[in-house]
Amino acid sequence: MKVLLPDGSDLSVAEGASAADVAESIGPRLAKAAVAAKVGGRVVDLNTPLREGEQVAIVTASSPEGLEVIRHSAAHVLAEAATNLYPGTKVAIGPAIKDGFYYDFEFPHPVGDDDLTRLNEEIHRLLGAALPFERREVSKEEALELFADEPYKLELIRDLPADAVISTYRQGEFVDLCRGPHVPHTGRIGAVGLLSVAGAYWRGKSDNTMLTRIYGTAFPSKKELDEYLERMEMAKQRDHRRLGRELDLFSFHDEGPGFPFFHPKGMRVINALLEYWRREHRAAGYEEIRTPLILERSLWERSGHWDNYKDNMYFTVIDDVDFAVKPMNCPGGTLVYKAGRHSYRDLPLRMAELGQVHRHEMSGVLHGLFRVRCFTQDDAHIFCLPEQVEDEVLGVIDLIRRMYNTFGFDRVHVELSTRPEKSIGSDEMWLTAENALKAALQRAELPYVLNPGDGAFYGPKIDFHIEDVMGRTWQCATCQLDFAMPERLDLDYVGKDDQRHRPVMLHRVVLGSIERFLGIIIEHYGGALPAWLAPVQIAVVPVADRHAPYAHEIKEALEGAGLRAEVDLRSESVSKKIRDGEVGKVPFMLVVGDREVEQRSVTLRMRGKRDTVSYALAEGLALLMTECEPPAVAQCP
RNA sequence: GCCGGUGUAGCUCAAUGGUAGAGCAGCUGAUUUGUAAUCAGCAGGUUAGGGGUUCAAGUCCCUUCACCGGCUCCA
Repeated sequence: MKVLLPDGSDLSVAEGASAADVAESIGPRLAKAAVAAKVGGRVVDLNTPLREGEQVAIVTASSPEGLEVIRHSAAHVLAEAATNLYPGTKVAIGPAIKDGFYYDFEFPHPVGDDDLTRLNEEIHRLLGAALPFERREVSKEEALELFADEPYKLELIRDLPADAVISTYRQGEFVDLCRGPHVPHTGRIGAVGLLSVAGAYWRGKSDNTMLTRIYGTAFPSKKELDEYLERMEMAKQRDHRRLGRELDLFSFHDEGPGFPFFHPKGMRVINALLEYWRREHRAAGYEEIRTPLILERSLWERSGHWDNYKDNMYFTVIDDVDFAVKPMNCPGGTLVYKAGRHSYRDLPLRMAELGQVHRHEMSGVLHGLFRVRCFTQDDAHIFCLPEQVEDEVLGVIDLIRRMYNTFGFDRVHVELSTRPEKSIGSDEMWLTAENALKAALQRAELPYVLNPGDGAFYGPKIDFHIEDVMGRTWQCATCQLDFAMPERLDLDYVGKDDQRHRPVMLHRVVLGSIERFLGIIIEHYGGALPAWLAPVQIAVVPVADRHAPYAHEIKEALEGAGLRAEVDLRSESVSKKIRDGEVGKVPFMLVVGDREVEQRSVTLRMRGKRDTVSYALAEGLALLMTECEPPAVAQCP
């Protein structure tokens, strides 16, 4: 019979031949690298019998599909190792994930990091044994009997339809309920490494038992595995918690878990960031407001926060009245709106607020600046007429994209979330709102993913996910339409008809949380912030004490121009000062000695570069001013 | 909140149940240096807090707190 190859040619093979035979006849090297096959677009076991005229492609371990197959197979081997070493272990599920795989177990006793070594050794023994993976298809009854001792598998089987084709895979002594596909034998998996042990709820529900999850990864070769581990080590060096301490930007203390303390250098970065933020917002037609941190309970009851979020709020009692620390800025923002009367002519009204909010996050979720209990939202509320929504959303999208580009976040994933089951407002309102968001996205020529039913109860929203240099994604910006708040807090404007109408309220953040965004850019830049954000932009290094006056003169000239400069007067060698400047990620260093004093020049060294360039003083200062200039702000349309 | 792990000097780490130590950072002095670490000296600790076992606890047990890896959560 004949089968079709990916290049369009056909190949004659024996009746009942498998993809393994196809690989063999193409070449022994391919046969050795093969881990699975793609038949008619589906990835299947290599030994699946082929039918006449089928399209066949060999999947090797280095392809994305192949990687998934070896990782999923590695998960099975981990499960075999675990049941071998710890009899009585119950197995749950073990899928391949983005960077590897995991398997969830219920162990008869606690299993910790030390056990990873033992499990790793057992896995390597099993890989060396080249155990074949054998697929078997069984009925539901048979499956229930086969996994009688495995409560988690039984639960999965019971949820399958009665006539489902249930497959099992056996390698060595271990049989698992599994859809497949798998590699032909454990020798094809390549290199496996276990990474960490963690807890995870059965089926992801916090009411269920907590299982022990073991994370690992697999690569076609030891070399690729080692490279991966090295990348992880590099990422650890970029951890903003480490860099924040090393660069003296911020700290955390036992006296305030989850509450960051910003040091002078950290505040320099934040202030530079906020200056840029304010210029962008002014240019985009926003006014800035500020509202109190603590407001009366009644406001939170009217806004709906009391009922929905009081478990995450902080409270206090003043003169026998309950107050709450704000977890969001919007109720305060609406009070500013209500302080005046508004005509349709005044709208849209764009009110921005760098609002500090407090949320009592659960203790286990805190993580450096990424998840804190006190943070600053770069919030804004836009009050507008229904027919202005589309233009306003487009304006927000433009602002977000412009600001993200500044940080090199040019790969943005956008999600549009629509009406959830539990929601308020009329069908017509939702339809209009969703269409306005879609139209704005279309006009912005932004591709997006639809998340049906994932919107807030009060309105649909657009979320923006940015991707950093390490390929991780972060949800930062969001733009939400709100029908509820204007209603609940009785906002109005006077229309052309001299009647009172409800304005539409739009919530949006661009950076999300200033604290978290700082953490993201610290890791994104590996601590080497662009010059306009660097806490110290220029370090002036006098060669000897006698050059100090000239060094000071330069520093003062730079500071006079609004730059952040320091003179390193320590009695250390030039080399040492340069080293400290490099370690401290200072973008520019000026070494001044006899030559510079005499010629009234500066010798400039740029961060991370060995070569230096000499400039006349005025020329050097002008260059630094340009280099440290904050990003340009686009003009208001 | 849940599972597992870790808490020793500012940081990175040592110390069989038996006298708490090193490097870096800091301070003092010497040195006056030309592009990634000059030398010497000094100081630095209720071993996270509390309780227990023991002749003796940084080390073993209990507990509280914080942190780390995850899970759930993130309006």
